[in-house]
Parts: sequence; structure tokens; C-alpha cells
Amino acid sequence: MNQVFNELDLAALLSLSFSTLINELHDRLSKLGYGDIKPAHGFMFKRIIPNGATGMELAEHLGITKQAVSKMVDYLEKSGYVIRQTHPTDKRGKIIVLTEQGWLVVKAKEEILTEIEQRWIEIIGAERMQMLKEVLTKLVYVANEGTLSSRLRPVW
Amino acid sequence: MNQVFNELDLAALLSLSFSTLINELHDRLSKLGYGDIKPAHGFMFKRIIPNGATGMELAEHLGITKQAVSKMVDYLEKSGYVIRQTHPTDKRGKIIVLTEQGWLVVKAKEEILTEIEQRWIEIIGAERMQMLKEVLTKLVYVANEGTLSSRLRPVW
DNA sequence: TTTTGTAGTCAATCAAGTTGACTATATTGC
DNA sequence: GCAATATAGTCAACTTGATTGACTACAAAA
Repeated sequence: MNQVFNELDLAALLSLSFSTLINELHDRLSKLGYGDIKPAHGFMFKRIIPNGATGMELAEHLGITKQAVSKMVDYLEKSGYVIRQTHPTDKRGKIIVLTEQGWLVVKAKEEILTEIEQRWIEIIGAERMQMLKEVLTKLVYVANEGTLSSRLRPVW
Repeated sequence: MNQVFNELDLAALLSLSFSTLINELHDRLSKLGYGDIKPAHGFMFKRIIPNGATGMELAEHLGITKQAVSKMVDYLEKSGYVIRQTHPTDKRGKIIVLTEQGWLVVKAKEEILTEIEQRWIEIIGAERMQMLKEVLTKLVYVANEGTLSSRLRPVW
């Protein structure tokens, strides 16, 4: 533990552990040829799975405007990861769904995250990893009670 | 634990716990009249303390370019939180130091973070908080061995 | 069936970063 | 000791990912 790390407070620890994880994830996605997938897209994919989602749903999920979502979808559609389908019952709306290529990215992402988590387990032990997740889940849950979804935007 | 939270993976947990912390911090700083302090500034202040820092040092610490640092310093200097002083030995350089008002923000920030951490301790217990910090410190340390400072940019 | 609300897009703007070019000063090498 | 090279900081132009505002097409409520 050198000097840089001794004075890290809780905010810095959470931020740095998150960046560490997400940097490795996207370095490795890049090497697999998914360099056009940016950190911001991961959480969007999660909401699209498994049955698609409307732009408004994605906007709420991500905590950004529908216009910003529309631009992200433009980008991902152009790159071939998602497509806009006409909404079955609402002619105003569209549903954004994953293409086959989109599913490949999601699968690659899951595998890499599992691998990183496995490596982290070797560092701290399985029980501590289990506890880490439980503790963070509880904190996120309790600390946001009442203020849900609007403030809960994962920025990465 | 409602449905939103059941499927959060490690990346989401780290991201959301960090956002939760940082959102409350800046909401409260805002209410104290420090609405012009943005999340990005916190980590910069930490490097300026206690004896000031040059632009290059801040750039390396934050993982952004010196030009970006220069702009941030413009902003913070205009708002009265820091000043540029001539460097004692290098006439090319300047040292950025906190003003009295800058110290007030730092103090307020520390107090609020301590309070939030205290509240979190009431939720999960002191031992678990202790362990949370130990585990995250170890992960950040081990997972970044060799790749230091360049990749370690806390984005908030 | 008229009025009001909602989903999505287009356009202009903003904020925070980038790259490139420049000035002034330091450092190095012959 | 001086010429060549490197470094700290700033200015300007551009990029990216968001925002707000205006609009169209359709849906839901009065």
C-alpha cells in the first residue's frame, strides 16, 4: 500500500473501484472488436434485455432525456447493435431491440465481467465478495428509498 | 428489495453506490451555497491540499490534459475558491492554492462525507463499513498494480 | 369530437473534455 | 557559455454527450 492509496476516502474508493472495473471491461471489449461500444451503452443494453424497451423507458432508466436516448440509439443502430421496431399497439412509439450482433456484445460483456469478478474473488476471497455485494445492495437500496429511478443514474 | 435491485451486478452496484454518495454530497453543498462546486472539483481540491500544486501535477492526478486543468482553474479562480501564485523557483510554473473560501468548501465537504458515512454505518454496522473500505482498498491496489496514476482517474 | 397529453425527432446550445499551436522559461549537451 | 531541446502554461478550434425548445403524429380523456 503506497502513499497514493493510504488517504483514499469512501468516495474515492467507490469511484476508483468502479473505474478499474469498467476500464478493464472496455479495454477487453475493444480488443474483441467492440471498440464502438462505450461505457454509457452497458446500462442501456441491460434495460433492453430481454424484450426491448421504448425510448421513454430507456430515458427514465438512464436518467437522461429522451432526446439523448434518441441520439444514442441512432449511434447504436448505425453500428448494427440495435434496431427500432414499430410498437405493436402504440403507433407513436417504437421498441428498441437488440440485433444478433447486439446479443454477442451483451454475452461478451457478461463473460468478461464474470472473469474479472472471479479474479477479484481470488484477491479478497469468496465470502468477502459475497459480503461486498450484500453491503452495497443494502446501501443503494436504503439510501435511495423514496428517491428512486430519477436519481439513480449509473454514469459510466 | 424490489425488482429494480435484484439484478444489479457488481458494476451497477459500484456505480450506483458512488452516485448515491456523490449526489447527496453535492445536493447538500448546493444548499450551503456552494452550488458552483461540481463533482469534478472534489478530487482536484484533494491534490491541492495542503501546499498547493502545479497544473501539471493536477493534470496527472486527475488523468486529464493540462489544458482541461487550466480551464477548471479559470472557473474556480473566478468563483473565488483557488488562486494562481507564481512558482517560487520556476518562473514558467504557477502553484494553485486554496483561498479561504476554498478551505471552507473542503471543510464542509469533509463534514458532509463524514455524516453520510455515519449514516451508512447505522445501516450496515461499523465492522462491515470497515471491511468494505479494506476490501475496496485492496481491490483498487492490486488490480491497478503497474498501471498506476495514468488509468486511475476518479470521474465524478 | 374536441381538447389535452405523450412518443419520438430535429435543431440549437452548453459543458467538459480533446488536439494543435504558441510563448516564456529551464535544462541539457557540446 | 551557448545552442538545442524540453517543459509549464495559455489560447483557439473542435468533439462528444448531454441539454432545452419546437414540432409532428398519434392516443386518451372531457
